[in-house]
Amino acid sequence: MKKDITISPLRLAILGLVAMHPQSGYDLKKVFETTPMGNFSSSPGAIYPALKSLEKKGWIRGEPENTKSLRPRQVYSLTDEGDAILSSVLEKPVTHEDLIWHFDLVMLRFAFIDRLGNEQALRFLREFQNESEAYVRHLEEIRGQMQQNMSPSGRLALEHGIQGTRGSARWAQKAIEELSKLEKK
Amino acid sequence: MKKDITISPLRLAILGLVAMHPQSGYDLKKVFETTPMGNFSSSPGAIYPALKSLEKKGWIRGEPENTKSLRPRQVYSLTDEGDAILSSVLEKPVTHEDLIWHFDLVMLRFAFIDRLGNEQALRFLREFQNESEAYVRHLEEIRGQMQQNMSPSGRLALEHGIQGTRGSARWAQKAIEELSKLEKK
DNA sequence: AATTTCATGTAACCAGTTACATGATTCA
DNA sequence: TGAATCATGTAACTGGTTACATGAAATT
Repeated sequence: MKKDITISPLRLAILGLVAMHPQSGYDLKKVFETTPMGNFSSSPGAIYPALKSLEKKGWIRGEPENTKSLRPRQVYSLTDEGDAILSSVLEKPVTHEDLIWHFDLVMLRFAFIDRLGNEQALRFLREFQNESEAYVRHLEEIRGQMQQNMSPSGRLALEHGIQGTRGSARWAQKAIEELSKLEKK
Repeated sequence: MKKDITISPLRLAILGLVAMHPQSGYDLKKVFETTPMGNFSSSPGAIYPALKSLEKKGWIRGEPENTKSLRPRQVYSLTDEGDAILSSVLEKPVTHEDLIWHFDLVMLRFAFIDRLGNEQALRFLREFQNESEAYVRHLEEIRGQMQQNMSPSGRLALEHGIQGTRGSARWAQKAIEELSKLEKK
């Protein structure tokens, strides 16, 4: 029985980024500072300890680039074990709970998914679309029940959630079409 | 000079909910379990310590409902100080940083904003719309720059962010129209 | 009589924040 | 030569998680 791996957004981001190409903590920091990936922290106080702990787990390995320097730049790359872990995280089905409680983690998983190939990306998107549509229905039900005892802005905030989730479902549909087209070529 | 108050989503949710009407920790727990507000935690291990700490700060006050019981139900209500704090949090301008780093907190602020009146709600929505549109432009710029060195799914994930933010801006526009209509009546 | 729900709480743990520290290298 | 940037790290703190504990009241 495979152990269920839980991982924080920051750690998954690090894992995914070093999987694309080996890089240092500082490189990662820059990525977080300059791209939308930065939603998953940035501060050295988070990145360096995370690198240490991932290394301790044996998922990444850091090697000094310039041995003569006092504090040489550590370049981290994925180990075989890290590769397996990353794949198993990306392969996990997209559940209702993921969508509600860890949406950012879900999108992050998708951002790295193409290393598993197109079929996996499509599988992910289909699950994502299904769960999003189910969640929209659930939110609409709540809206129906609570309409009365909600303040105007409370109702509008709920409306934002409904429309946002609906948008996500539509995005998934479009993405599926796009990836299917690529497949055929 | 007014001190800049930072508050966690859970604490703001608690403050806003007891502001609507006094209630116990257990009542709050149920709200978190049964409404979309539940995004901001739920576990007793978070709620009860948060209540204690808010009480210690003097923002809420708990009073036992049934003094004869061994562990009487504590009903919390907002103090005058808590009322002032809540208002000052809701009055804060919607900044670019808020939008990027604390989006959930921003929506939560909006959900409770009508206690400040319609003009404040409209002010909030205008700021929200402006910042959202600016962020869309920023993301589009990034998309333009990175198009090449991004994987298909990475690009699609970015696309999700752009479309989601665009959706938020549109939502704000609609909400402004709706609240303006209410105003006139 | 047994189970569920009401109701509050604690303890160990984890991950991230802010702020600070260190020192090398590159650039103006 | 002074400033900015490269590069890595630590310490104190905060706030949340899971899991557990307690016991009354209501329901089946």
